[in-house]
Order: sequence, then structure tokens, then C-alpha cells
Amino acid sequence: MAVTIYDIAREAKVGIGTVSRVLNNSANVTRQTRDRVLTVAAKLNYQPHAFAQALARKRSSTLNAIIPFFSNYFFIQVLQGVQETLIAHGFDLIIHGANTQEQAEEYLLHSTRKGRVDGTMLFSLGLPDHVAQEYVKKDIPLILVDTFHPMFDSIRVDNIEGAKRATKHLISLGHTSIGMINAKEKSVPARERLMSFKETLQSSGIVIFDEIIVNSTLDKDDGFSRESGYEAVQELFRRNIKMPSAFFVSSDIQAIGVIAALQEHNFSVPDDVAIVSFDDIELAKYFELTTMRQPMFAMGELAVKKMLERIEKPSAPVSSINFTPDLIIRSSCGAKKI
Amino acid sequence: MAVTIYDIAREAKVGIGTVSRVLNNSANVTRQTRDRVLTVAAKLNYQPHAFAQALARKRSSTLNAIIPFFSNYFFIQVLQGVQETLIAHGFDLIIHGANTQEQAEEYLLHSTRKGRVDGTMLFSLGLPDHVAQEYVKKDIPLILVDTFHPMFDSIRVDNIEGAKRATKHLISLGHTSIGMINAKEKSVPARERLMSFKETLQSSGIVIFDEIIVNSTLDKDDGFSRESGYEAVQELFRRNIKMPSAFFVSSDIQAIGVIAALQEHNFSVPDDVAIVSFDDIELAKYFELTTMRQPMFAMGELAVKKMLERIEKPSAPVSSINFTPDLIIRSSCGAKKI
DNA sequence: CTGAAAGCGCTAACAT
DNA sequence: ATGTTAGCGCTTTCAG
Repeated sequence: MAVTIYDIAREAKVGIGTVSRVLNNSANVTRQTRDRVLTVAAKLNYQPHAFAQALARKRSSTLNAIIPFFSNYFFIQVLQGVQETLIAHGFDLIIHGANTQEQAEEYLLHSTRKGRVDGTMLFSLGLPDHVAQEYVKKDIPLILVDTFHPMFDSIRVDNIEGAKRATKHLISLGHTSIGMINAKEKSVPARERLMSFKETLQSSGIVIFDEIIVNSTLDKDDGFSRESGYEAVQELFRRNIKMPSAFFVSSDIQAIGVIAALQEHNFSVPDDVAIVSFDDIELAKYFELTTMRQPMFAMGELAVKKMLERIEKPSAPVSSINFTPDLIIRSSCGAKKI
Repeated sequence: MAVTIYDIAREAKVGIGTVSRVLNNSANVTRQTRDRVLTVAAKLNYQPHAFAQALARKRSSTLNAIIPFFSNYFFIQVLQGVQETLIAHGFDLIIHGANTQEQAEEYLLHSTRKGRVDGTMLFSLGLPDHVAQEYVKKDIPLILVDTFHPMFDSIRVDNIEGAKRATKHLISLGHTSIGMINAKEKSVPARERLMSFKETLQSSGIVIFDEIIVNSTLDKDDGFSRESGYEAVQELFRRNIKMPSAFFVSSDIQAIGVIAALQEHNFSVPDDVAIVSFDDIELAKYFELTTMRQPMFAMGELAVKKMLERIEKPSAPVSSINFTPDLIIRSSCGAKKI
């Protein structure tokens, strides 16, 4: 059996209450007893039992992360931010990879057995109202990242502004025939980026041709996948229309597929077709992608910070923070030659 | 306050013992009471308190994963296997990303507070003897993946055989001047691959030139990084020697860097230099890398299965499973033209 | 300042 | 078959 505070108490000839006080360095303990207890604890190589602590304290120092598509680079990088910040605060992280919205709801509802975790962070997945109610009712801290609900703190990326900047960049480069390769329209970011793309073209007086816009038909990762980008280009060729001179692509990973497909058809990037995408995942630089950088690590970091704040002050007003993506210029847009 | 079994007991007019029995569907409960309890539980939307359960049961249904370099694709893919298998068994996963061997030891020693997790899985990091002792003493299940210690179950990849096959493939393609771009030599897989590479050349009667072998000098990810591959090629050019006609590269991610660097010097792959690497991460196919496939998902899956077995039968004999990497032929070796 | 005791929510052994 | 009770290891009153 592991060593408990009873063992320490006996050995140090004090009550368990005192041991507990020392271990939690709460006030009112003589230096003497304090030292004695600490010495014994060290000697016995005492490790507190996390569950017992959690049960008694009614807090567990562990957080829940519900994240879609474990395989997606965007999330991996956000998770890194989460992870490193958490470590610094002595929290543990339980990760739930949800492959569907339903699974996410399942986790949201069940894995968050009150007491099990001090709070949960939801990434890029919708928060249905009935689930939201549940969290409000049970008063469980919930932080939303890359998704939104008026009742909870959220950290988001300004897709509207991001898509606008991407599109403007292409326009500034002289392109007038600009297409878009998008993820699945049911995804919120995908929808926002598409909308902003169109608006920007419009307000710049550029004609929008629907046939050079393609929304993903692939389900995997909501269309934020290499295959999705590749397939979109094939679709474009099937449509048998004139290729635009530039594309705004809704994610880097898709852009990689787009480039591959284009090359198969002997179109080179950026010479024949310029590309600006979104995310700036680690791979982006390997492919020389001009892209809208999302501060993924920082978002993960901030999510944790917000969570800790929320745990501190459960009744603080709900906050919503927006990151604006930055344009990172590499070669894929043709603005800079390799 | 959340609803407890006391609430259910009261409402269903039974004792808490009965409630517990029903909830754990243990035997000896009338259908009648059983149904009544279940109905009440559902009505009250009862959720068991995981910590209280864990405390009473002395098992927590959560596993610990200690993994290096959260950012490494190899591990991401292994984790996917772990994650999906875990879900199926109702276990939770606490992930610790260790950036150094020291940090890993720290986690190994402290995060595994007995009772907190039912077992821990250690990936690709060394298990020092004093830590091993600790685990044996406390009798905590420990599964080793891509690392080894005689006292614990391990799941490994046969680097020797893998490197041999890779090298033989290159030889079979007619190359006689073959170099190797390796990760940091302090990494066990890196060392094994290098050794096997040399042995294979030797036993094939091919002269080994040390100047076309380079071990990474970069620390990040033990040299299993794109930068490391890139830098290695630069080093080779600095050495001002004749480029070999082929390279065995110790990981896909390095190979990507190698290709980029080679291109900068106007060497094309596979026409001027053929490449075979190791891992078969998702990216490998995008870069058309011929590589030694490590069954990452399967390894994660197996790790969990082994863990569950070990938890079942703590005294079963220690097992050690070896996966042999498969040669996946794409274009980078020149055996197959695009 | 410190010991004793109650309780966190649940399981499991013990009665009945 | 079911109610009662004793912990699981710790924190936190409450006395003193």
C-alpha cells in the first residue's frame, strides 16, 4: 500500500490534520512540527493521492479537452499551447478526440462528470443549446476555442478579416480571376471564409464566377484535408472551364492537395496559378505557402489562461477574444520568387 | 450539488447499496427494484463521480501516456491508435508531453501517483533503472513503446531489419555510393539504424565512406526534424565531397528537409539522388517518399491492449513484441517513375 | 497551534 | 435480495 498521511502522522507523532496543514502549507504550524513532518514525508517518499484530494477538495486540477480530428495539424499545434501552459500550472489534461459532432456531444455530456474535471475546453465544434444549458446548470467552466456561444468565454479567429486580407492580397497582385477552394460548407469557419471572400471580391468590383468556387464534398475533417484540395481541383478540370489565375484556399492542408493536383495537370504554382491559404501549420513553410497565420499555440495558451481565470471567478462577465490572422508571404502567391 | 446515489436511494426507496449494485449491474437484484432504480437514476440524470469511484474501487480507468515531442508526426499517429482503442474500453487518457529525458523521469516518478492512473505507457524514452525499480516496487503497470527494458512489456520496431531492408533496396537499385543522413546518435533508433546500415553495406561488399554519413547536430526532436535533414545536406556540401547517388535517411521528416536542400543545390530527387527514409508518416505520400513503414496506429492500439492485459494479469510473463517495418515504394528512390 | 472528527461519493463486506 | 456499515485518503471544521 502506498504511504498516506496517517503513516506520516504516526511517524512524526502528530495528528493527520497537522500533516495535511503542513503539506498544504497553510498557516499556523510551528516551524518545528512543520520541519518534522516534512522530513518524515520526504523519508517515506510520500505522494498525495490525487483522487482522495480531489474528492475532499472538490477540485481535481485536471481539464478536459474535446477536440475534433486528432489528426489535424491545426489542433495538434493548439494542443501544444494548451499542454505547455497547463504543465506550468500543475494541471493535467484529459483529451477526447471526437470524430463527429455527436461524439463531441456525448463527451460533453458524459465525460464531464462533475468533479472529474475542473473545466472543459471545446475546440471548433458546435455547442448545442441543450448542452449549453447543462453546463450552465451544473456550473461547469467551459471555454470555447474556434467556436462560439454567447454564454461562454470564447477565443476565436476572425475568419472574416482573415479571408478579406487573403483576397485583397491576391487582388493587389493584379489577379482579377480568383477562385476559391473551400472546405465543407457546414463548417462555420469554411462558411465565414467563403462569405468574406465573396464580399471582398464584390467590394473590389471583381466579378464572382460560381464555377470557380468549389466547396468540399469530402467528409473527412470537414473537408480540411489534403484529399479535399486535390479532389476540388479535379472537379474544376471536370467542369472544363478556364482556370483562374489565383485561388484562395481555406486551409494549408488543402492547398497542398491543390498544388499536387495542379502539377499533375501541368499547372505550376505560382507561375500559372497563385495560391493563398489559411492556418500556417508547420508544413506551410515546407511548401512555401503564402497563408493567413492563425496563432495556434497562442490560442491554446490563452484557452488555458481563460479557463484558470474562469475557475477563479465563476461569475466574471463572459469574454470573447478575437485573433486576427496575419498574412505570411511566401512563394505560393508569386509575390516573392524563390 | 450534483446528484448522488443517496438521492437515488431516497427517491427509489432502497438502500444505497442496492443502488450501487444496480449501477454496477452486479447480480442479486430483482428486476423490479432494478428497473425502479434505473428509472430514478435516469430521471435525476445521475452521473457517477469518477473520483469517488476511483477512490473506493482503487482503480481509475485512466491511463497515462508519456510521450516526447508533442509535435512529432510519428507520435501523433501512435497516439491516434492509443486514443481510439482507449475509447472503446471506456478509459481516459492523460497525456504528458516530455521535452527532455529529465522531464520524462519527472513525470514517470510523480504523475504516476499510485491510484491516480491504472498504468502508464512510455514512448520512445529511456527508462532508467531507478525508475524501473520504483514501478516494480509499487507494482504499477508500465508498457514501453519504441523503447525497452527487460522488466516490462515492450512494443518495438525492428530498426535493424528495417534499415537493412532499406539499404538493400537501394543496393538492388544498383547504387554503390550510398550515404546516410541520421538523427542524433544518442537516440537509440538512430543508432540502431546507422549500425544496421553499415553492416548491410559491408556484408554486400560496398565500401563505407564516413564522409557521406552525417549524424544530426541539432537537438530538437533528437534530430528527427526537417531542419536536421536540411542542415545535414548543407554540411555535406560544406565537406566538399562527391555526392553519393543515394541516401538512407533516418526519418521521413528529415527526408523532406534533405530534398529541399538538395533542390537548392540543383540536385533532383530521385534523378540525381535516390532516397529511402523511415516511418511513413502521413506526409510521406505527399512527398512521394519511398520509406520503411512503421505501423504507428497499430502500435498505439497494441500498447493499450497490452496494458489492459497487464492490468488483468499483473503476474503474466513479460512480453516483447517486434514489428518489422515494410518497404513502401514510391518515387523518391527512383524505382518507380511518377 | 494542534488533535479529533466529520464528510467528500462510492464500493464492498457484512448482516439480515 | 436488500439494508447497513466500514473504509478509500484527504481536507476542513470544531474544540481545546
